[in-house]
Amino acid sequence: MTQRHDLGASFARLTRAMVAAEEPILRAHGLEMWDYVVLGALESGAAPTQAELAAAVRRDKTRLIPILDRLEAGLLVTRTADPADRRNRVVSLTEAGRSLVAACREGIREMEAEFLRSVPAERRRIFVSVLEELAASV
Amino acid sequence: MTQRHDLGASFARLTRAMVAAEEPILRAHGLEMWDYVVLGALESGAAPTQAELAAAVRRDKTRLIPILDRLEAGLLVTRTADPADRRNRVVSLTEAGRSLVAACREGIREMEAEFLRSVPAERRRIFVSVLEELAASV
DNA sequence: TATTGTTATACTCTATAACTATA
DNA sequence: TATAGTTATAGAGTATAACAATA
Repeated sequence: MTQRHDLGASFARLTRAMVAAEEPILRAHGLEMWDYVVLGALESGAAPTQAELAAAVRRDKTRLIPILDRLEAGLLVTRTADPADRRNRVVSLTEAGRSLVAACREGIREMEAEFLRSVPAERRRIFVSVLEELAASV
Repeated sequence: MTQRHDLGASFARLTRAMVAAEEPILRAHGLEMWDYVVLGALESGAAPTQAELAAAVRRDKTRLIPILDRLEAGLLVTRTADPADRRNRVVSLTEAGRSLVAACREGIREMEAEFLRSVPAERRRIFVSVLEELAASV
């Protein structure tokens, strides 16, 4: 661990590369990056409120609104008033939204497999595993 | 490699965490993030032109200028006209700049060691090694 | 005329503050 | 009065275009 770059520099570089590689895949499915992030956050279950959804994707709630407008117009999500408290809007994936995000993820997984291809299997396995661990810890 | 997050999402998350962790260290030394990036790029040798330095840190040349102004005012770098072509401005680290960037890196290395502490040594070694490999490939 | 560095302008992204509707 | 969502405004960050000096 003597002569290497800062972790932050390496992570930043790889983030840019992955974003650039994901963009054409998402665009082919008619999605922007944040659309995909939001759809992905909804996969595990509906968001009880938009504020919680915004927190889950680490964005401001005001910036979520045009994204949801776009997704709703494309019939990928629904916004329904919570009967218990009509101020809340429950955001859910539609079937179309669910299958679209799955298709995007599949394309991205293929791109990632190609990207990692030069790394021997065991090292790759460890790398991905530690990456998940660390990302979950922050 | 079945049930995991996209690489891009994990890298982005870790980038944010590292930037947040580096900022107080740099601030303690009176530097902003981009100051540190530029000083680091100059460590391996003077930049023959500002345009090349801008390309090395992957920023626009116009955005480099206020950074260099600040660093020059702080006596951390010098800008001298290239005698061979007086349009070029050669940017070099001063001794003060060199020792300051070294001090920052030391602080960042300590932070990183703490951050990686929970990962067993062999896995950590492989992770950092693959990370360097991949970052160098993009 | 072309190029380096600089300055000025426009554009995008993000955050903050007002507005509405429900409670 | 307080809160969820929305809209409007302001600020920061970034990119593009014009400018001055040198080749």
